Amino acid sequence: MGTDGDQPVADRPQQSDVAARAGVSLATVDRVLNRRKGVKERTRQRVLEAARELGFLSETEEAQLGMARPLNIVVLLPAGSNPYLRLLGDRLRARLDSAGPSGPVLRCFFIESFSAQALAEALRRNAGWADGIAFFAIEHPVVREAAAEVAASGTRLVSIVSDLGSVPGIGHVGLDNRAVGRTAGLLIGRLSGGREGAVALVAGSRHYRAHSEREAGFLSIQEELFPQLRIHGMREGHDDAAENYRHTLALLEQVPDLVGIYNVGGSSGGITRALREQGRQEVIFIGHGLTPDTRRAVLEGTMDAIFDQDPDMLIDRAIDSLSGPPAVVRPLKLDIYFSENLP
Amino acid sequence: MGTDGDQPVADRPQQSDVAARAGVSLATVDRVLNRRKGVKERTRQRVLEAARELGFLSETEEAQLGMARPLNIVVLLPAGSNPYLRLLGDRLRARLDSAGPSGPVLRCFFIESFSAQALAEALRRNAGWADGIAFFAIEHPVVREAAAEVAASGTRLVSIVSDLGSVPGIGHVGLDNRAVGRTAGLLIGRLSGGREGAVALVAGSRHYRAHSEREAGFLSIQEELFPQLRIHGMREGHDDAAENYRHTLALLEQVPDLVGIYNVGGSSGGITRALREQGRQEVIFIGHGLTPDTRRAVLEGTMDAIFDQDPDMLIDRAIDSLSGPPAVVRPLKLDIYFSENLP
DNA sequence: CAAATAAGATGATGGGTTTTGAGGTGTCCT
DNA sequence: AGGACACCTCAAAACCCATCATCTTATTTG
Repeated sequence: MGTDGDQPVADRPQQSDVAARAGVSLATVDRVLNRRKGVKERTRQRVLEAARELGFLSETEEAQLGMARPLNIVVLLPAGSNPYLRLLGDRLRARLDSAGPSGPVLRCFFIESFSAQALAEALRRNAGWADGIAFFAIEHPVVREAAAEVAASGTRLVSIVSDLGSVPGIGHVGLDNRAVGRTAGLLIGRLSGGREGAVALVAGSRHYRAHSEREAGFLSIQEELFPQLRIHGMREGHDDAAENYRHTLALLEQVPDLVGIYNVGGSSGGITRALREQGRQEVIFIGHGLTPDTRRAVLEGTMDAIFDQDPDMLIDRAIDSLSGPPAVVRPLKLDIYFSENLP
Repeated sequence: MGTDGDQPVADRPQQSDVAARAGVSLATVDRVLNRRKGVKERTRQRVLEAARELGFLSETEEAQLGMARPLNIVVLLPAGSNPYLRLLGDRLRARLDSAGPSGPVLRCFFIESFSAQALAEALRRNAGWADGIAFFAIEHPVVREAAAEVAASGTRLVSIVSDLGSVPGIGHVGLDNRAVGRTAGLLIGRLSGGREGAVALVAGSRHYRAHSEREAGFLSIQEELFPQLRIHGMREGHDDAAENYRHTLALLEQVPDLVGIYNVGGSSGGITRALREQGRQEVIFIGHGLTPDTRRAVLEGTMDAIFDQDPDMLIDRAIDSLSGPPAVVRPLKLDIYFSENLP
């Protein structure tokens, strides 16, 4: 026996080792491992953690035991009537339902629109409580400050759709909005077939970088490629249908040679309504967000194209970003819908 | 014995090696390998795992011992120079590398293009051997017959990109090609800005339903919305760049008032080359497949839009379809790229 | 506000069962 | 002979499961 000296067979760990490492009794380890009830979630995690560190469990078992405690994710969206955002909320709920109990828990709160204060406050309020927060960023020092603070405190953050400039430790999931704006400009220019006239740029809100970037991209390509079109800036519609409606009516009256409209923000419903009512469907109109109203508008010919980012993709990527390590994230893909390729 | 002095020759591993690696005794290894009872599932897996790592077992033995064997998937693509298909092949390889050993094993074979016989034969040859086959379908009775047979024999089948009509038990992953054709028609019509003239439809190959469907969609919308454009059918280019080049040169000569081209199939390189050489970049050109050559063509303005289906998405969905139960599959999303939204 | 109470979480323990390790025997093959 | 291994036995170890006591924590009540 003594001959070969008992090869250092890494004695595999016992439940007692796990118990010791987790600082609990065998009984508790047993309860956890056999899925008996009567264990507080915290101790459960301690035990599971210890078990993993000791290599007591195989990967599959870890998964079965729900090692990865479901992430607690909070999503902060601007309140208001914007249909895309409502759709996003719906998809969040759907995703929550469809994913099993092991999936992340998603909670969605609607924040007073365009209020940096309210957003900053919401960020702070949910920090600590949530594992991660995905938020539609308003670019404002107050928000940036709150975000940096929350990120530093350990809560993971990711901005969605609209980002926050570069704040360290905060991810972003969204389109390349400058390219989006340029694409919109290209399409309007091309669809206008060389006509001269005015193109209106509907600014959603300059509080959102996404909007500013789209705007910048749009302006740059117009200047570059379509000098025959002059830009007619329109006041911010604040993603509100009624406001957009009024502005569009005014626009149609003031600018007789209007060729196209690009709505940088949401709530295109007001614009389509105005175009429809004034019988100006020939005006080229591109807007954002594939929703029932834009869908209808494209089908009836009032809108010419919808630019969209798939909400499900957005949610997936946001969750990934909040779950895993900070990875390099490529911008989302821009989906372009015309009347013929609506899903 | 004394001859070679027992150097650590890469001797076939012994049960004792497996035992050591798994951290269990010989008795337990014996129990697992000889399917005796009294082994906890967890340790069983440990032993099996160790055995595999040491290459102790043959494939058949592993299977018999109930190890979760990764799916064996074969992908059959048309041979030829079509860049999109080559890209697809690359992505398959990438996917194979990135997925761990537990992921499905993907093998890709290139079948003589447009040969129904060759495809049918390949289907039969791989049936039984593979768990599932994804194939670019040629519509032909011979293929349909082979597919039905193979599907009946238990091998799962899914057609990709181009389908096979309705053969029971065969899934499909691809675009809604009629809608795609209509979208192409809409875009060319809209981009032509009401000009009169001819639009050329480049038929890839009528062997592919995908191509016929795109063609049908394109024709239907042209007739419906753009009567000022007359369709000028072009002979099948068989997805071959050289052939497409010759055809396009002839086309440009024959049809002086050419307004647009829609290439239903692949290998748009020949067409862009002809357009470029003849200085006819103003001709509106839409083709399929985001590849380095189409990318370049769009950037330099020879192509106006690329219609694409994301290869990775395609692969994912095909694998899903071959792995899980036959689910309802929505058509893939059509990606449309202009010069400004290239990824 | 403090005490009382209830509900939950953890530890301790023990009996019964399963799993495992150690070793023996016999076979096959070199 | 001797290695590799199949097959078996037996006892120790590890584990499952139920029960009960102890301790914590939140809630109700006086």
